[in-house]
Amino acid sequence: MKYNITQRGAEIEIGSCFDLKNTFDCGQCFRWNENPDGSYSGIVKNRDVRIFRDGNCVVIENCTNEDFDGIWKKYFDLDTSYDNIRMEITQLCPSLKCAVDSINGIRILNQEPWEALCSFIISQNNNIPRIKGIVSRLCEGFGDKCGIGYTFPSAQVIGRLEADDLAPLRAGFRARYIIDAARKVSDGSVDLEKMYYAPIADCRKELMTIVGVGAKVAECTLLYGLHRLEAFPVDVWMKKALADQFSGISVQSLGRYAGIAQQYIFHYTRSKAAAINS
DNA sequence: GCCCAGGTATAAA
DNA sequence: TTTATACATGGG
Repeated sequence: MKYNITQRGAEIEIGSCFDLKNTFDCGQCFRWNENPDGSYSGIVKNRDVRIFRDGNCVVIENCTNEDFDGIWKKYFDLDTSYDNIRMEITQLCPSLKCAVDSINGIRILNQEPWEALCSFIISQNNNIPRIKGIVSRLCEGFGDKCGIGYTFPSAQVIGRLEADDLAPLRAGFRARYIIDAARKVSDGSVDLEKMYYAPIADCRKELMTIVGVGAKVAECTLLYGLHRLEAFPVDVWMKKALADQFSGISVQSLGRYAGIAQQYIFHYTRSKAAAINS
């Protein structure tokens, strides 16, 4: 991956391997918003940035060399070739080619573990616009000022609150889930840091000790918050119609990219469904 | 108004 | 172990 740090920021020569819309609006994150000009604004850690496409490049505005190495390279997983992953998945399961081709340029973001966990607790039985609203109110209410927005509040800060304190979020029944997660994370009974390397099954089990965290939220946390690309929502996969036309594919045959493969499949089946409805 | 949202806890079969 | 239902809220 080639890049230059210029006056306007980090210019990454990444071609078709990074599609902003498919990456930011696919449901893996809830803190990036599209601007009228097609650029996206978001807050990661305590950095408030704008990012846009310019020809063959993706530009991270006002990005220094230090931030590029320290934050963005990891966040956007720039050392990983998603073209190679797509090829590998296609080789493992040729029948997935249509799914892999259906949404190009999607990258799995390396979000912060607690933010991902909290976001996906909020996401249950919910829709994306509303999830974004609740997350946004959570940050405004309990995060720190950061540029034009707010940082994501820590588990320690949220853990000291009661469910009633979250009433302004209008998160409904999820409020007490958020509090339980925050307390378990901040007192160490759920150790997110360890989940970068611990066996997936163990991580999954530990996450599911949190009230309101089931198989789906656990897998999403692992995939999007800890970058465990092999994490795969087995229960959901088996039960839902998602598997209909790919029912012959075993999780094992997808190898260490099972989680990403499932992304492609999800978007493929969803776009098919949308086509039928229209 | 009505249906539903990349779910999960809970109770009952 | 599997299946049905409630859950808070608001977008479409």
